[in-house]
Amino acid sequence: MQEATPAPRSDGGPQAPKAVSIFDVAKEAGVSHQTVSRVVNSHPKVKESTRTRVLEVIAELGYTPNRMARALAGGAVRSVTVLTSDTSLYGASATLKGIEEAARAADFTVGISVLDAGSAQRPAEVAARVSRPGEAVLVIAFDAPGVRAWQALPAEFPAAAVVERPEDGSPGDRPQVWLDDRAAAAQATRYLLGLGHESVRYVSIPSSTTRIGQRAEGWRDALRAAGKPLPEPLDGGWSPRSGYLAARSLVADPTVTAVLCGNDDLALGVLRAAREAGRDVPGDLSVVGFDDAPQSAYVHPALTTVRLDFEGLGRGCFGMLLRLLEPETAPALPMWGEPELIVRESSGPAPSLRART
Amino acid sequence: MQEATPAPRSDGGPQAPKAVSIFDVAKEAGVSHQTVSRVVNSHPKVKESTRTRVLEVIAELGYTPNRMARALAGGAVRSVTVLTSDTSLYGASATLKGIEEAARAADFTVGISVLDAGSAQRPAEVAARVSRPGEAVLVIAFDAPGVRAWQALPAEFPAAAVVERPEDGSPGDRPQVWLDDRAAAAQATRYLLGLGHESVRYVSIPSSTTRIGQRAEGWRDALRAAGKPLPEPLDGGWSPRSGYLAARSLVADPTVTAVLCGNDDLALGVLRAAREAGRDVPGDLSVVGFDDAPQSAYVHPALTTVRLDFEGLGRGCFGMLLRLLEPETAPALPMWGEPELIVRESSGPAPSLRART
DNA sequence: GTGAAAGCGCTAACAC
DNA sequence: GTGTTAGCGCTTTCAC
Repeated sequence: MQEATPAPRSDGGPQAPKAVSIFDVAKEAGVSHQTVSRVVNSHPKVKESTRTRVLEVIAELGYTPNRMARALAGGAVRSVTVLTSDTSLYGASATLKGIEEAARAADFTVGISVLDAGSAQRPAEVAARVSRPGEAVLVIAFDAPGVRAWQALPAEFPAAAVVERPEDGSPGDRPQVWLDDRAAAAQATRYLLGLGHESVRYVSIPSSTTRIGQRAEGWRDALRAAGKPLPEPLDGGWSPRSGYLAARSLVADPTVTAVLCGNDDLALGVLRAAREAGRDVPGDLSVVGFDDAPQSAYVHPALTTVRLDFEGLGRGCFGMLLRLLEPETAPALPMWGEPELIVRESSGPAPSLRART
Repeated sequence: MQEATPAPRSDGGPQAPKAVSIFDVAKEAGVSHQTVSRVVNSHPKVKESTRTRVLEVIAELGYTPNRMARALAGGAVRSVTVLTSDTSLYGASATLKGIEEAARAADFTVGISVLDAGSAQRPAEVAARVSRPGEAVLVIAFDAPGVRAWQALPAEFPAAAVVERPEDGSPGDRPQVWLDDRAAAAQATRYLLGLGHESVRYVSIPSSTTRIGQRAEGWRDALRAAGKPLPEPLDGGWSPRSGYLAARSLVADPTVTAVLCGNDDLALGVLRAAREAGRDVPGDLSVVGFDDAPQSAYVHPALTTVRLDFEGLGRGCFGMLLRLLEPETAPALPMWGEPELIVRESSGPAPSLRART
């Protein structure tokens, strides 16, 4: 009775000591394995004394249900796989973090599968990335590969997604969460316009849809509302490097005094391009980012940016899935924060106004 | 024969269409389910014509082996779970990326479980994070929680780890991979000393062990070799913010002309503290980072730093595991890059030398 | 309330 | 080479 854990292997081989099964517990507790199953799954109809006894033995033996067997037998799986692109981008990684957090709290296992450009476009390819048919799936669909995977996901998978914006009823009525990027971009643009800038240019991240992205839309909304002409957005990619490359021509134009960027990495690239072109930020040129990555407050000049609650969004996304999976017992959906403009050092009054001062 | 995929559900319910099993394939191909199993697992003793026929039927029916059943029956699991701390740090996330890449290439499913300060210290807690006993585990042990989990991991799990440096035989003879942080830090320090700096200070990341970290050791090695006194390292945490806080007193001291940082985020914090203290970088003060995050080349001043091949390291770690799991068939271990000092704008000659020039 | 029987989809060991 | 028989550990029925 003291032999709580199996003795460590004394022979040389990589022999895994057999794990304790439901039968071991049953035998030890003097009940059937079925009763143990009931206790583990907290069925209502077990006598209190029996339940206590079984729980004791479980603790004593260190029993853990085998997830594979449970799944095979048709029980609840408590496992999600998340489909995402490049996890090294701040948005995706913070969202993943939120998902993992919520999932672990709900005792879910989380799997991860990284999407790349050409991958997972057809239903079968998407399905192949999930460990078993019918397992739950979460997709982080901030970019095109993500959106394609989301749309191609076969109907038998319970799923939810984080999207740039809800597609008009595309993938059935599946749960989706998103942040109001469009409004946030409009707000940032209005802020810049309010500073006296004649216009605001936009260096964009790739859109997740065929259309122009939501952040670009918001930027145009604000420009349009202010009666300004609508310049073409500049395609900036995702990285500081691509932002730098894209912005070189832009910053060479002295009439450009304010630039909104699709993310903070791009803004970093723009900042460097501006410096090399002899533009002073914010005296000469204002630069605003998007996302508020942890570094952004510490770069020079500290980035004015839009803070986005990616972690909260990830938690919310998992919450949606849980509500789908277990409508009875799922807790209330956690809320996530609204986008928020954080003004720091990289933005300021238009040069014309400054001159006048 | 045309019914390749099961017809989509026509009723309303969330009824998962029953997946095609090995028996469906067997029946269709006119063989036993066992033969199908052999084909799927590419056993040598199957007649070529049979194999072809079975493969055809598999494609036709869209059959995918059920991983759970396979695992339950004692077959190869082809699944790893990665134990890691904070995935929002560049080092961890890049390593994870490398692991996921290699794992997907080897047709492994990857699970992820995030460690935090107090978690996963005892074997049972660690085991509980893995879906089933005996499943493979990879741990990213750059920090204390990671190392603790690695040490507490029960023997029955085939495992490998990415570590700061190999512990002296601690967790059996389990495979480990690492980067030579110590040599790299020494190199960076020598570089700074070579620039004429009287001494070099170090702002440290938390060490994964009870001792001082490897990067700090390397820094001390170089200082000692140069016959310099050994100042205390400054505890900097992981984030730009904590680096900033820690560095404020340091940069206020005008005798300090060179600072090595435990990572690039800290360096960002140090840079800001320096700027606020009126120190010019690199004229007045040299700052060197560690990791070469994608942003580091674009911040101002661009960071001199040590490039570390985290992705390669992650791939290597998975390779070690694969070799453990499948000694016969595992491909050669992929190699990863050596640390490399990248000199950019944040470091330069000691002020004394500049004056003389 | 509890137990007994059946079977989830697969691979192992053994027959032939 | 290929088929047959046993389970893997669990949850489902269905009895009692």
